[in-house]
Amino acid sequence: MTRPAEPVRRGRGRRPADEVRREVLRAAGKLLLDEGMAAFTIEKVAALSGASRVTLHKWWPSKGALALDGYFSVVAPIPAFPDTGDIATDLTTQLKAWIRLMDGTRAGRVLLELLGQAQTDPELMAAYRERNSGPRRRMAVEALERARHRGQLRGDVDCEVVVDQLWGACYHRLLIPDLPLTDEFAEALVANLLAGVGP
Amino acid sequence: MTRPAEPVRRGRGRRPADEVRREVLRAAGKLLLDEGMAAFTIEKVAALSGASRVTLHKWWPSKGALALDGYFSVVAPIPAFPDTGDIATDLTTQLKAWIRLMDGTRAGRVLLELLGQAQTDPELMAAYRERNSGPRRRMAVEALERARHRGQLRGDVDCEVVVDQLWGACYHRLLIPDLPLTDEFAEALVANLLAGVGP
Amino acid sequence: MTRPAEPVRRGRGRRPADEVRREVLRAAGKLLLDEGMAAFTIEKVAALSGASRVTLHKWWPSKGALALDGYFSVVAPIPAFPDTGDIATDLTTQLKAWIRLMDGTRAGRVLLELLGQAQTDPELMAAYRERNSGPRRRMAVEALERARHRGQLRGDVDCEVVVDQLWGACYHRLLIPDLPLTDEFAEALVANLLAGVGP
Amino acid sequence: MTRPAEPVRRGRGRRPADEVRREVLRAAGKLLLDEGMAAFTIEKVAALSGASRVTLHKWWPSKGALALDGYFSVVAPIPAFPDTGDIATDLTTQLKAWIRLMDGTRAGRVLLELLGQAQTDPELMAAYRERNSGPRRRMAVEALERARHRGQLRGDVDCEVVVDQLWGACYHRLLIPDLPLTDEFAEALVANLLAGVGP
DNA sequence: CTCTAAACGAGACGGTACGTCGAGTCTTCTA
DNA sequence: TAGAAGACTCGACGTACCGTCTCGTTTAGAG
Repeated sequence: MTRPAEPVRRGRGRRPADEVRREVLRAAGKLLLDEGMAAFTIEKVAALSGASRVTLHKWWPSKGALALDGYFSVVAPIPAFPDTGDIATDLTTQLKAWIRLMDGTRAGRVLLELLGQAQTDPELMAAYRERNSGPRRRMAVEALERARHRGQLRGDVDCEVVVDQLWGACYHRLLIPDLPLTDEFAEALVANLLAGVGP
Repeated sequence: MTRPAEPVRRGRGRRPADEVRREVLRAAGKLLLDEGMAAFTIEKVAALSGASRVTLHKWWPSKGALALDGYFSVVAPIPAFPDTGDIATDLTTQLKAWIRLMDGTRAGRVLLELLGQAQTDPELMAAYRERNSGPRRRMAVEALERARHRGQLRGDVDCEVVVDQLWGACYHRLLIPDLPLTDEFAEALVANLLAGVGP
Repeated sequence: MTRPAEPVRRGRGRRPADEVRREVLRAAGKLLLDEGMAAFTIEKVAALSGASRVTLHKWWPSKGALALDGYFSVVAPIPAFPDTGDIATDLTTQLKAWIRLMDGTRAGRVLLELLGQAQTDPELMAAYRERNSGPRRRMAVEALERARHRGQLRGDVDCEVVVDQLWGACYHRLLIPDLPLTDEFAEALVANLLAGVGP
Repeated sequence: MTRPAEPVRRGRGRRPADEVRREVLRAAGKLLLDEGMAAFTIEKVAALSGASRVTLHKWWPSKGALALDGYFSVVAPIPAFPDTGDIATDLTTQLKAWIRLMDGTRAGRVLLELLGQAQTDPELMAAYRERNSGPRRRMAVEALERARHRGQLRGDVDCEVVVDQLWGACYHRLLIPDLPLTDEFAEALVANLLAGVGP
């Protein structure tokens, strides 16, 4: 049994740079998942990791950058998009998995908090897009375009828009929790969009 | 010509409560629109409005609450939903207007920053939902249900989901600016959803 | 029996300004006398006094200013010059007393360290002159001028120069301890100067 | 035309020890005269000289030691005491020259700052005495003793005390600039002491 | 019309965090 | 193998903002 947040103390001289980096990222990720972005502090990361504040400032330009790096050092990478040949199934599967991640785990909540901070922190926004939203969007768009070539979508459809109408809808319910985010919601999203809601 | 951010100085004694409130809200709103949420500080609002920090803490429980109150004291109220009888037209009109507000004005940017802060501030989130997203969603849902009763939407459609697939898609592009937010985007959203993107 | 360096903890709100000032000065003086100017730190004074660093920065513009204020809050004020009617006696008495203070006590050592710091800190120098060297010089000069009027010194003597040749000589041995500072030294200073060292 | 404080960059490997020493001292002296002791930093000396901080720490035990070494590598050595046969003339000449050095040049100011630092740095004090005050005092004492043997001073005079009453008086006015340091002051010092100030 | 209670401002204070600087230490690499 | 490069910890500094507290003042409302 290890004590959870024991502040590390250590001698002065140099340590291997990436050993330090690794410990800092672990500490940052842990702090983020344990206490959320509101309580995430450079000072606490330093204390937890045994690194000095100066070192953190050296390697990470801002609090947001450190948080995001810490996040991705602790959380599993983005899973590949399934491809069963049926776009409706694949979209529903992927949406449900994503919902489970975002709505059901600490990591999901934290990711939304990071996105929130990114609204007032351009560097964090850039990093968020590059490391999270970008790849996800790309994978979804590619799957949709494959489906279009297979004739499962109309030829004139803008797949980027479709992504916004699926994942954006989920983001909506995550960021503004007026309504719950369920599997049925995911299914309705896909159904609405493929068949249309018109008469 | 008045100097823009002149710090107010005033005598000591008691002043009418709502005069104080009014001036504080004006100052808060102005500061918010001028410098954004990142630079929004209780201290600055106090200095700008001539009120004391204690008074602000008394009337507003948190920075977020004050910011949101200030925001709505300065920004125009939510406009009513048009009703021409054609739901496609009405949705497109309303979406375009909203896009113009959110993507084209300082106020829109600030609202997104507030939503961002709300991810780590439950009170702010509650206020945001009550004063902004809630009414908007309600109005859109009502318009959609009217359309459904008119037979312009299928009878089994969940209008709440449709709202997510329209406004949520826009929020998506606002909060994660991977792609631009254009009038064509609004039109595509409505078209996709009404006619479906399937073959 | 009071524990010596117990760090004080206290609630948040305001305390009477001069209560804080008093405690800070006591702590500063104590720290100065206990550990000397080299170990004198704003941080330590804050911890020792229970005040916050911010408060110290508010009231004292620099470390030197705080140190000097702390010094004089702990050390006895400058004693008056004796006046027996015989200038030789009075000078010797006063010099010996001063030597005893400067060379025999912690306070004297500290005062020299302050003067040392003042060589690279103009504000500290100004304060030192105003609160220590100035009054001492003035009192000595006045005693000498009284003696001149009594005919105990030649009429054309510049008393300021005489002060430098007495106290300055002592400062010399204090600041550059090549040779010891004894009562005989004080007597020799007065004798040399009154009778001359020429043949 | 060379820029004055250009930081040197150089490859990694070893360089001859005394080449390093020489460059370090030059850089230290230059920095000291250019910016004074308050801005004198091991870090800056390293950057300026192209040596590593470790090397500096290896050769010089403290900042003060480095500063003093740097000082004497740049400033002219102590001039010999004149000996015209007339002690009054020689003393006055020497005092005036010293005053000109100490009060009129950057080097003099820096020397006083070093003496100031020496009040809280015993190693620096030891070095200062050995390399500056000691030789000066010795030369002056020897000149005075020659004069005493020539009969120009009374036989029972302690020449060390006389030195304190001349140079110490000047130090007094240098270290505590209450009054200016002029040629007339130097003349008065000698006159007072040789003829006495008594009636 | 007076008196009092409530609210306000001014200002100060402790606390947390930030970003920076310089010192001293340690390791790795190079000439 | 001595020196350089570079990274790291540590202690301290000065600043910003927060939330709290006291004090003196002013006004609204009760008597």
